[in-house]
Amino acid sequence: MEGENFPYFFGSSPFPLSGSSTNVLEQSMQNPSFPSSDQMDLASLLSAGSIEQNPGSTASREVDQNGSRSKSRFGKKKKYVPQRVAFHTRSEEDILDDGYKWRKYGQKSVKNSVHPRSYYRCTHHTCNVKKQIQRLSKDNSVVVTTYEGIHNHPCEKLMETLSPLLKQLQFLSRF
DNA sequence: CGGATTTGACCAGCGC
DNA sequence: GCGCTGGTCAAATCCG
Repeated sequence: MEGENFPYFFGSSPFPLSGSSTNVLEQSMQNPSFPSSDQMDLASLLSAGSIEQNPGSTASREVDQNGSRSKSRFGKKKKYVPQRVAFHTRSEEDILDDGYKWRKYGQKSVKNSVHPRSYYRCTHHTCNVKKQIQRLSKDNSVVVTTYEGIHNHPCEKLMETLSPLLKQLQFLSRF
C-alpha cells in the first residue's frame, strides 16, 4: 500500500464553494477511514451549506462501481479506485471552486458525449487526488465532476472561510 | 521566467 | 490478436 487515504475528511469534501446546485451522484467507498468528530462537524457543516439535496430526482448511477478502467503507465496497475464520488452540478462554469488547487493534466473527447472530459490533479505535493470534469451532452448546463481519492491535507481556503464560523459556533454551543 | 495549460502520442484494459 | 476507448505523459505553448 502506498499510504493512501487519510484523515482530513473535510479535505475530501469536494463540494463546490461557488454558488451552484450540486447533486451527489455516486459514492463508491471501499473502507473509508472515518473522520474524528470535530472533522465530522466541519464536514456536515459543509454539506449542509453547499449541497442541494434533490430527492426523487434522477439520481442515476453513472459511475462504474468496479472502475475497471483505471490504470497508469508502466508497471503500476490499479484494479479499482479507492474512492470515487461524482457530482452533478448545474453551473455555467466548468471549473468549480471547491477550495483546492488543481492542475490540469489532460483532456479527452469521450464517446457518447460532445463535450471533452478534463483531467485534474491536486497540486499539493503529497496529495494524489484526481478529478474529472465533463459536461453532460444531454444538458449543457450540467457539469459532472468526479473526484477520486482523499486529500491528505487540509483545504486552506476552506479553513479560512470556516474557522471564524466554527469558532462562533463553538462559543455559542457552550450556552 | 516559472508555473499552468494545451494537445498529440502513448499505453493498457476490454470486447469482439 | 486487433481495434477501440479512456487515462496519462510530456513537450510545446501560454500567461501572469
